[in-house]
Amino acid sequence: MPELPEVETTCAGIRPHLVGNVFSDVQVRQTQLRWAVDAQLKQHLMGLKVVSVTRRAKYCLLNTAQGSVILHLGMSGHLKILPANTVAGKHDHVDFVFADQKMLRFNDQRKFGAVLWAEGNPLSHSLLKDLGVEPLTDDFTPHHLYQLAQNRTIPIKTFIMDGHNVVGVGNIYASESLFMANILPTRKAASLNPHDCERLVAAIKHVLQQAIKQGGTTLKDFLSPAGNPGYFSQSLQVYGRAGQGCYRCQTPIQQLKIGQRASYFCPVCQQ
DNA sequence: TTAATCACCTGAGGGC
DNA sequence: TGCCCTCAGGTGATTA
Repeated sequence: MPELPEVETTCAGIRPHLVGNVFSDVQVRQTQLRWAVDAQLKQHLMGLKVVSVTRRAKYCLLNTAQGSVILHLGMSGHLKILPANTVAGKHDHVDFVFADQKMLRFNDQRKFGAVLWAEGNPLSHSLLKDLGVEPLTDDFTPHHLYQLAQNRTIPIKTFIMDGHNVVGVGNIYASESLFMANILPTRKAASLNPHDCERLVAAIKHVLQQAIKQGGTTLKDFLSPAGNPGYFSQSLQVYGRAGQGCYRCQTPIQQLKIGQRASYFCPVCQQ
């Protein structure tokens, strides 16, 4: 579920409720997530004020003066703002309760997500310090992508999904961006010329921006903190459309496993 | 150093 | 109806 647009939507949804608010309680029901939840999490947070809610890659950061809570939604996680003391359901693993009696609830069916505490600057955390550029900043340029792709023999789809190159591009948006840029997902990264990189960078930025505008993509289980689905799924051009006609040329969309991930493309439009 | 594969967990959906 | 199998949006660790 959560790629960059979904995490951005989630951060925007919880930000107004949390900034300026003070942690008054933390309840951890399930410590065994992707990484074990810090047993001292409550002690770290009690009495601290949230000064900002930011995003780095697919991580949502609750920043305080002492450090940050790093939240990752994995494949099935989501965050909800609820009244404190709302009865917990299945897969409701962590509750952050605030002084105004609101609660941020972390729910994750598959437990691939993470709730971590980072002392000091979260960007120095081992998970975040080696990440690539943010795709929606001016740092993500065609020249940057072209330079990174030199001598890389992996498929371009795998390349743009690697967070060390560019962050936030997951399986859905990788397929969509490559379709928009007319580039076959199986092409080796190093085979892209500067003009290809120009189209691909523009496509990634466009697809992500459109998805954020529409509240992300809901395929199965993504809901914003307010409980709303994302509507970008209605704009998908190739993802999940195997066998159906390409919207441009009517050729059946093909599906292929690339890097063990389902990939969708038009064999005529994409070269 | 790079590329490919594995593992983590749960539930939906299809086939029998 | 129930059992079994496959698959799924992420990503760090391990292996070659």
